[in-house]
Amino acid sequence: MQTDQRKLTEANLTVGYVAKRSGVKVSTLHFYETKGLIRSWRNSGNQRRYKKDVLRRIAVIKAAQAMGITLDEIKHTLVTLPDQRTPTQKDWAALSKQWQTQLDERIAYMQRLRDRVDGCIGCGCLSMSKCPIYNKNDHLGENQSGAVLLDTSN
Amino acid sequence: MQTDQRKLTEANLTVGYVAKRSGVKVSTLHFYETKGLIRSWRNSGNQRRYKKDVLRRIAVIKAAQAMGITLDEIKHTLVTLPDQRTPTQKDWAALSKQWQTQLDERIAYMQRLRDRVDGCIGCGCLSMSKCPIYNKNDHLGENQSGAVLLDTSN
DNA sequence: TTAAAACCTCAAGTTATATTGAGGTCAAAC
DNA sequence: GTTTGACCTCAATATAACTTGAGGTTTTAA
Repeated sequence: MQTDQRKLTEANLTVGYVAKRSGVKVSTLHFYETKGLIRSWRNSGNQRRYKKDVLRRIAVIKAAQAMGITLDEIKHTLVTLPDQRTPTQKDWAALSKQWQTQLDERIAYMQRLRDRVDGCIGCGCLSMSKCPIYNKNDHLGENQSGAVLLDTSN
Repeated sequence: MQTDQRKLTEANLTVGYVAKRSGVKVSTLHFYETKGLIRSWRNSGNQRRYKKDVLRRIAVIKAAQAMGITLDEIKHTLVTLPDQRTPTQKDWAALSKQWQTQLDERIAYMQRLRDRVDGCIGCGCLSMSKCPIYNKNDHLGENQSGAVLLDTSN
């Protein structure tokens, strides 16, 4: 029965089909594979074949990217998925939990930005050391240079 | 008096000084100049000199980048600043207004993501056509391919 | 006055995230 | 059975946003 179950649940999807269903290009699937984000096996003629769950994997990758998570980070999270069996709903939920925090931080930062940007850009306070815009604690923006006070009085 | 005022307010900042005060590298200042984001004039020895307001300009560029705005978009917004006179506080405020909307949208999208990502990734709904993750109306993520329903039932 | 520090230009390199193309093979339909 | 579409690999190109380096000039300070 385990065998029958597998026959039913693990389709042999071609790369073209996966591309069409997921909305990403074939070349992107190749690319993701070289990056270790998805997997396939080959048929007798060396063509890629995929399990059905690759579709969800791709959807998750896209969702994570939309959250601003890099492919490298996504990869690190995806490897926490079970290797031997097809991931369950619980597995996926655990994944999303890992990203939830990042997303919360990102939103909080955006809100700080929004709350301050108006006054901040408009007023004279736009300083590298004091302005909340520069005092973020997440990965958005790469200003980790020793903050310097801008004297923007003019 | 107008002349005196200008003498006082328009310093002749060197590129090294601007770099140090703004926290960006000299090469970045060169780069921004080629991109039309900042301006300078040259002294007799062909070295760049800047007006003081370049510091605020750079701070604004950095803030906008942190909001996820590209240099191209930033440039388009910056050209709305007055060309002949040094921008006033009002000018800067008008700028930030333009970005406020984008930022609001971005936050809203992030929140939709946060509200749904848990259930969405965990459950079976993660579909390209129905999932709120894919039905965003801002520039985050580039999935404008004709959305396709993913059958992720497994 | 001379040596070091700061500056100049221009080309090439870097990282992330893909996309495109060339040249060739495999599979499905008529 | 042959043609057409799908697939293969590998190298090159694309874009954004910078950075690095080489080779040469200007400014500053002792």
